[in-house]
Amino acid sequence: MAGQTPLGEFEQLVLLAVLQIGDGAYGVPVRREIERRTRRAVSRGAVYTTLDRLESKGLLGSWLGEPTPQRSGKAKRFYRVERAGIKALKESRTALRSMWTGLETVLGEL
Amino acid sequence: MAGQTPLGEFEQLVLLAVLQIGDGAYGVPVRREIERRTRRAVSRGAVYTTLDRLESKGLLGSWLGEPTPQRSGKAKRFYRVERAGIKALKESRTALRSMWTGLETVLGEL
DNA sequence: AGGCTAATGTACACATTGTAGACATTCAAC
DNA sequence: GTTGAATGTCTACAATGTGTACATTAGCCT
Repeated sequence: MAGQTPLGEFEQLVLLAVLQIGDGAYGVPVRREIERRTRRAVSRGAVYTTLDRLESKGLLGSWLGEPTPQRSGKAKRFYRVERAGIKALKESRTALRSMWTGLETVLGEL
Repeated sequence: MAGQTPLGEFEQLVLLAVLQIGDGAYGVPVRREIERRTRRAVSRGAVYTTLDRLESKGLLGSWLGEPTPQRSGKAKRFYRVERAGIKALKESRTALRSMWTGLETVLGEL
């Protein structure tokens, strides 16, 4: 019915973080962005693994940064969200929105 | 940082469906509500399994319906969302919202 | 009666996601 | 040249997502 498999919860956060960062989105800042905005602890492994998986699914694209990076052993791998990624994000948001419709008020009372 | 483990994507949909339905929320209508609002196919198993897990986590409470159900071999099991469930839902929404902040317009252009 | 179907659940099995921790590499600072 | 910071990769395991098959009882046909 919808586009392939729906995005997982954390996958959404990672895609959104990459969008928020824009140019220069790579592992470290992605992690920081998620922790900063959601106030929740995120391990490095979780971020890298998810970035990888999203790329395999074609929702993210990546490329290596400078061949001679200043402060790291590994060259940074930068990411950007692909069309399919945007689409998936929108679908997730739409689905969640329709489910929430009308509940905001009810929840206030509980 | 946040309350325990975050809600999975489908878990959110199920909790929201139970809220939307209010009284009389049990497997079948929960499934219908999700399919109707999200336009996505959902198997019965997915729904029941998730309802179970959410109950184990204390996010949902349940009880059996009439001992002499009209059109079914099994008595219906009704559900309601517990406080913890509401809390978890709100946290998920808050997290997603902060991640989305400012992106709506950007996405329009892509 | 005997059998078929619908409405519900339950029980499993398995694929996909979520997450943490250990290990590796290189530069900069001491 | 030892140590620490910045980055990634690899790997293992827990939690979530999903589908399929099986079970139960009422009502309907014939």
